[in-house]
Order: sequence, then C-alpha cells, then structure tokens
Amino acid sequence: MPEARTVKRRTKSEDSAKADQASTSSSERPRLRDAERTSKAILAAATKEFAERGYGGARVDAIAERAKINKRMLYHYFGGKDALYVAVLEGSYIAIRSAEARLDLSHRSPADGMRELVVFTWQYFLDHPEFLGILSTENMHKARFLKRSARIFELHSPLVSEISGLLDRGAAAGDFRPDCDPVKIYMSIAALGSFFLTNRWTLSTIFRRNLSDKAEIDAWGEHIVDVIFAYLRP
Amino acid sequence: MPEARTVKRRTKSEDSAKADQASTSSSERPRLRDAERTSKAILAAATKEFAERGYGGARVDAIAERAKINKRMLYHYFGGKDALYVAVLEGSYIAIRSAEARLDLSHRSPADGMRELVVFTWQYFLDHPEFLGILSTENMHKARFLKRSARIFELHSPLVSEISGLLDRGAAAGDFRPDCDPVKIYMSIAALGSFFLTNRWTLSTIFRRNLSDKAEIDAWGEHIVDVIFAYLRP
Amino acid sequence: MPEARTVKRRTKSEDSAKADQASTSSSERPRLRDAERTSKAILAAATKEFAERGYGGARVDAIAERAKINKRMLYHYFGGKDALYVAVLEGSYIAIRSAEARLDLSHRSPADGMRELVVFTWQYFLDHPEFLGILSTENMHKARFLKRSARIFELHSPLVSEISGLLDRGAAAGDFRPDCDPVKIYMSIAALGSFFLTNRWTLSTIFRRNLSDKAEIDAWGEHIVDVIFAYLRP
Amino acid sequence: MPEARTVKRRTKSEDSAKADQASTSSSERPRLRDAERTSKAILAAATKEFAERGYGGARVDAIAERAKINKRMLYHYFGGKDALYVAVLEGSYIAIRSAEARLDLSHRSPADGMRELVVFTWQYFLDHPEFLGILSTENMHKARFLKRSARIFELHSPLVSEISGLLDRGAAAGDFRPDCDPVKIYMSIAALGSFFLTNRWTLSTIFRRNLSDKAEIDAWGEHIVDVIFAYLRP
DNA sequence: CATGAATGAGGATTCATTCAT
DNA sequence: AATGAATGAATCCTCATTCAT
Repeated sequence: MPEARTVKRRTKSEDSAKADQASTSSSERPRLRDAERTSKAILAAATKEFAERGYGGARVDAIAERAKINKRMLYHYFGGKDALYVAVLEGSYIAIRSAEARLDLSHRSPADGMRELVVFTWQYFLDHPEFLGILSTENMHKARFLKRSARIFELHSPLVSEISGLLDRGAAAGDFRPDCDPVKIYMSIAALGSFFLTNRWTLSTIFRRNLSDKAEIDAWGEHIVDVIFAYLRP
Repeated sequence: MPEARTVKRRTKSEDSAKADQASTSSSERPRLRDAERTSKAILAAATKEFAERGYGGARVDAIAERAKINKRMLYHYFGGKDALYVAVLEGSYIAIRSAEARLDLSHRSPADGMRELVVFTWQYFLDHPEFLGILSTENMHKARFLKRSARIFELHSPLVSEISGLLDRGAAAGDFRPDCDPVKIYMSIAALGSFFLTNRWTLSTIFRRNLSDKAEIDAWGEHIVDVIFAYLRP
Repeated sequence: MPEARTVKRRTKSEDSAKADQASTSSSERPRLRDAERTSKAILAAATKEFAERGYGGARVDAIAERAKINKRMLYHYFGGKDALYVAVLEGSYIAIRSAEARLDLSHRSPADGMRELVVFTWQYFLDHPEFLGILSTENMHKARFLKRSARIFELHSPLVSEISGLLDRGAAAGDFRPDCDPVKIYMSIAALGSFFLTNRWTLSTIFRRNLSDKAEIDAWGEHIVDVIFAYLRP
Repeated sequence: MPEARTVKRRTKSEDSAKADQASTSSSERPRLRDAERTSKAILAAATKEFAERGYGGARVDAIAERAKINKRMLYHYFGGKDALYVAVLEGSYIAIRSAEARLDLSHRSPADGMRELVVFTWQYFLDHPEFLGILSTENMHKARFLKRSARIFELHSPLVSEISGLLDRGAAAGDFRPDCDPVKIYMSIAALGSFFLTNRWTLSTIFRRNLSDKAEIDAWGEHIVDVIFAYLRP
C-alpha cells in the first residue's frame, strides 16, 4: 500500500544512435550502469515479446531475459507491464510515422508519390512484423491503452495531410478520381498489406498455399498497388 | 456455429438420457438433453471468451461461468483448454463456410454474384465479431492449432471453386478483367472487411474519427464493393 | 501454450514431503474435502499470523503453512489477504462480544457485576493475545478495514447498554458516583488491561521489571479493579 | 524529537561550518553542514515512516524520499533499516524523557506535581503521535530492538524517582494514599492516554462516536486526571 | 560526500487441471 | 452426470541492499 513509486522515464539524448554504435563496436562489454542502453534494450525486447505473444501472453520474465537485464530494472525504468506496453505502443507508432515523414511525397508526381506510399507501407509492414503484432494486440483490447496516449492524434495528422495533397494534385491533373477520402485510401493500403501479413498463417493453411514464400509476398505487394491504382483510376 | 459440430463425444441415445432426467427434473430443473445442451453452452461461451481475450487471455473459469456450467464439465466434454480452443476454431470456420455455401452464387450474373459475396462477407464479419477475434488470435499463434485440423482445406475448396466460377464467367462476359486469382480476390475482400473491423479501435483513435458509427460502417461496406469492382473492371 | 517458460522455480520437495508425513502420521486423517474445516483452519491461522506480525508483516504463505492447507485455498475461500484480514477482524470482535454476552451482568449487584466485567475483560485479554494484536494492527491502519464492516456497531450496542444498566443501578443504590459515561468506563477498563499487555515488552525493558511474570500480571489485574472502583466511588 | 538527540555526530562549530559553506553555496546548493542536516532529515523522516507504517510496513525508499536524500545516504549514515529503526526508537525515548526532565516536579505541591505530570504526558502523546506509533510497533516485535539499547534503563530511572518523590510527599501530606507503586502510577497514566489515542480509530467505529473530535479529546484528558486522582485519594 | 543503476530473494495472486464424492 | 474442493507451477511485482562512478 505504501506506493511511493517513482516511475522515472529516461531523457533520451540525441546521441543515442551514436552511443549505440559505440557500445556495439566496443567488443560486447557487459556495459553496466548505462541507463539509456538498458532502457532501450528493455523497450526493444518488450516490443518483440508483446508483438509475438500479445499483452496477456507476454511475460515480464521473458522480456527481462531477452533484454539481458535484471527484471527489477524493468520496473525501475517503466513502472510495470502496463506502462511498458504503452511505451512500446507509442514507440511503434512514432517509428512508422517518422519513417513515413522521410518520404517527402510532395515533390513527386501524384502517381509516383502514391506508388511510393503504397510500396513504403508494404515494405515497412514486411520489415517490422512487431508493428502489426502490436496493433493486433492493441485492437484486441479495443485500444484501451492507446486512448491513454494524448499525443497520438497529432502524430497522424501530417500523414493525412500528405495523402490529401497527393489526392488533390492527382485529381487536378486528371490522374485520380476526384473526392477520395485520404483516410479511406490509407486504410485500404494498410488493410491489404496488414491482412495478408498477419493472417497469412491461417490463410496458408486453409488455402494450402504458402503465403510466406517470397514469390507470394512479392506478388501481393504488386497486387496492392494494382488494387489501389484501380480504385484511384478516374 | 456450434450446431455444426460433428465430433460428438458420448453419443448415446438421447432419449434414455432424457428419461433419466425426467425423474430428477420433476422438482425444478428443466434439464433436457443435458449432455448436448451443456456441450453447446460450453462451446458458445468459449467462442466468446477466446475471441474477446485471445487464447492466452481466455480463462477456463470465465468460460465455465459464461456457460453456467461446472468447470469440471468442460474437461469432461472437451478434455482441456487446448482441445476446446481447437473445437472453437473449427466451429468458427465451419459456420462461415456453411453460411457461404447457402449463397448459391452460380445462378446469378457474375456481377451480382460477386456483389453478393462481398456484401455477405462484410455482413458476416459485422454479425460475427467472434470469428474475426478467433482468427486474430490464431494468427498470433501462426495457425499452430489450425494446422492440427485435417479437414480444414476440404472445407475451403468449394469457396475457391465458387469464386473461380464467378471470375471465369465474368471474364467470358467481358464484365471482369481476365486472369484474376480467386484466392487473391477473396483475400482482398476479406482484407478490406476484416482490417476495418478488427483495427477500428486504434484507427478511430489515431484518426480521431469514430469508425464504430453506423454511417462509417455502412460507408466502408460500400467502399469495399467499390474497390473490388474497380479492380475487376477489365 | 505460448508458455515456453524458461524461468523455473526451485522445487523444494523436502518441506512438502515433511509436511505430508507430519499430517498423515499424526493419526489425524488428512481430512480432505472438508470445506468448513479448511475455512476455519485458515481463519485461525490467519488470526494468529496477523496478530503476531500485523497486516503488512503477515505472510500469506505463513498462514497457509500454519493452517496446513494449500495456499490456493485461502484465495478460494476468502478472496485474498485483505478480505481474509477483514474476516479475522470481524471474527475477533464477534468472539469477545459473544463471550461478554454470556456474562449476564444484570442479575448481579452493581458492584459484583462491575467487578465481573473488569475481571472478565482482563482475563479475556490475557487468554486472547491475538485480539489485542489485531486491534493494534487495525489501529495502525486507522481502522481502514473495520470501517468496511457494516454490522460492527450493532455488535457493540448491547455492551454499552449492559454497562449503562450497571452504572444506573449502582448510582441509584449509592454504590457508584452518578452520571458516569458507560463508554468512558469501558474504555478505561480496556485501556488499563490492553496497555499493560501490549506494551509490557517495552515497559519491562525500560523499567527493568519483568511484567510477564505471573505475579506482576495478577497484581495488575487487581490494580485495574482498584482503579475502576476508586473512580466509581461516589 | 530528533532535535533532542544528544548523541550528535560531527558536532563542530556551526558558525564555522556556515562560513565554510558560504563559498561553495555561491552556485546554487544551500548546503549547510550537509552531514548533520542529512542525518537529521533521515531520522525525522524515518520516525514518521516507522510510526505510520510499522517496522515491516516502512519502506526505505519512502524514508529517503521523505527526507529528500539519496537512499544510499541512509545506508551511509545509519547502516541499514534495522539500525535506523533503533536510532529512531532511542531518539523517541530520549525526546520524551528530556521533555519530562524539564518539568521539575519536585518544587511543587504533590497534587500540582502529579497533575502536571498527567497533563504533560497526555499533551505529549497528543503532540507526538509518532511516539505512540513507534511504541506500538516495537511492542508488536516484543521489544526486540529496544533490548539492544544498553542505556535505555538509565534513561528512565529519573522518571521513576521523580514520581516516587511525588508519591512519598503526597502520602506524607495526607494527599495521597500510601504505598503506591510509582511504576504502576506512571503506567496507569500512560495506559489511559495511550490507549485512547492509539485505539481511537477502532473505538470511534465500534461506538460510532468520533473520538478525534476536540471535545472528546479534551474530555478524555480530564478523565485521566479524574481517574488518577480518584485512585490516589487516600 | 553523493548518485542512481543494479540485484536476488521473496510476496501476493492466478491459472489450468485433477480428485473425492 | 455433476460438483466443488484441492493443487503446484507460474506470473507480476516489491524490497532492502550493494555497486560503479
């Protein structure tokens, strides 16, 4: 009952990447007393664990073991399983939106920009299976944890604006049909990509067709482009 | 879907059971064919519980309570959590495929048949949220349990044939583009429907738009039809 | 299922084996499947543990061990440490008030009745050190748990009435001073008895005088009577 | 009461220390004699924490936070939780005995002196709830820690002598009954005061009467005087 | 003197499953 | 057929204390 908990979050400095580099290059020392490194290791391990097993299935012990840290540290840095999960969730969204932001779609032709967005999204999903796993878990909980995050909406408005710009320019140029809803477009792209990857296990079984094969994956990537462009066709 | 269960344990004459009960039920309990009733109640309860909480999150106690049966019965009829989950999984697939089979798409025009399939699928997903929940859970486990089920492929080949027929007739009539993969078409339909419903919780949060509103849901249903028909357009 | 747990706990087989031996060899049958017995054993064990160590210091494991039951049962019957503590608390009050109720003070002379009450209280405190321990703990928590108990006041009004009757009859007979507050009288009796017993450990140390000696204890019992009667003297 | 600590670590001239600090504190930290200040802060914080939560319930982290010091300092100055607790315990006794020593009862009439002692004790208990809390905790542990303290008896003999003197003078003057045991008298005073204050939480609940009200508290103070003087009456 | 990271040994609670009736 | 008691192995979390800087 005497909850004098002092959940402190790390102030991550800009040199983090640099520090990581340094640590990995320095011949695998145990590197004790490195708050940032520990904190990151926990977050990375937790992301994997939560993505693979879901919130309920994830084990705090397993996260600690994956991160090669003492379990106690996890509580020290994040306060508990819940808070760690929220950190993972936010981190996952920030990561994809940050990568997206680097696309700079506005200096391309609408068609090229759209293709880039679709391809990027598909590739990101492929490269970051944890992201889809986290989303799946979070939705099973009806976004219970995500709702706690205040800044999540701000994180996404640039994306909508960007797509909106593409659609407007495409419509003006006669490349795209007019009056498309940018959110619907994004959701369609995400739906086609996400569904294939997250559901390929049951789909492979029921259709007796190994959807994890490179050929199948590549074909589906093209299929998404086809579907989206067919829909956008004026 | 529980009614479609084929593997029944203990299929002794139901009448005799009824007779047995007749004496005891004279007081207050309206127990008719307890064995089957109990078994069905367990399956229905388990389907909800597994869908809502995932395999790991589901609680045997909770299932027993939902089913209003003694927990021991669950072990009696199904053997354990694993086996019960497999029964739920199979039952879920059998249910949707059975409903689909009742569509009789082959006697309609290709366009009408396709529209019917899309609308049916969307409506089925809407009406049976447990189905999507079960799939989500099963995929998180990489279809580990589904693979155990021998007859699951046979269950799905009629669906593929049916769509194949539609596509062929549509292509022949010049309504659809030629050489469409029926599995890809089905997966696209399912992707657009499933993604919206299972992911609407996070999507509503990040886009600050309540996707559980009837208007949004209806609009998305039409969107799926639009997308699929745009893609099929020759 | 996903539980490919690697973190294993040390399986201490020796203690359990020893415990098993003890229970079976001591001619008392293990007495399985006896809900009431188990429940009572837990309550008795918990009363001792909470009294000796306080709420925070009490160990659920220790209670289970004292009661010779599986720890899980404790949760089955009482729900948790909190609820078990509340049960102990209520049980303690019910026990003393029930014993008091058997005194039947109203058919004695006021002086005899009062003496009987004082002696009984002192003796009860002596015989039931757990009661004082529980009270001490509960007061350290500012009666946080007791406040939850609805029926605790009703339990005590008979006591107040009884003392009130004694005081009135004594005042009428000229034995006692008039206008005594029955609650103050009871509190004085309890104070003198309780303080000696609960604080005798520090008192023995600071005054270098073993207050746990029978002679000291007996003398204090008489002292309480003296003090109370001196106060009641008209 | 920490200010009453006689055993001071590092008692160097305070002025010089202040001067020393003046130069260093020029930046931001107002550190005056950090060693002593820190040590006192820890002791004060620990006293509160132990009194409120008991030994087992007290948290080293909480003490560090209350004292606004680094947890490590606590180990530096006191060695550990046990030793800190003992320091708190001794400090508490020293504080009350020191205050008592300032009463100078021997130059008053026996009745006045006794009244003064009773009133002082009651007021001290009221003003220093931590003292009672510490005693309560220590007694729950059967004075395990207090026994370690060598000088605790010497601390109390003056008190006994003082009361003894009062009783003798009172008996000689015919104000008090003869042959009173000074320890019993002191224990009676303490019992009535301590019991009311420490047990008022449960008492308020069972008698449905708010004993923390000023009126009730004042009344009880008078009641103690009444009881003690009634008992002393020859 | 001071700091905050790190840790191992518990501590309460929960869970799927089996046993006795 | 049905029930509820019983259980051991986890599972999340906490704590006093030590270590490296």
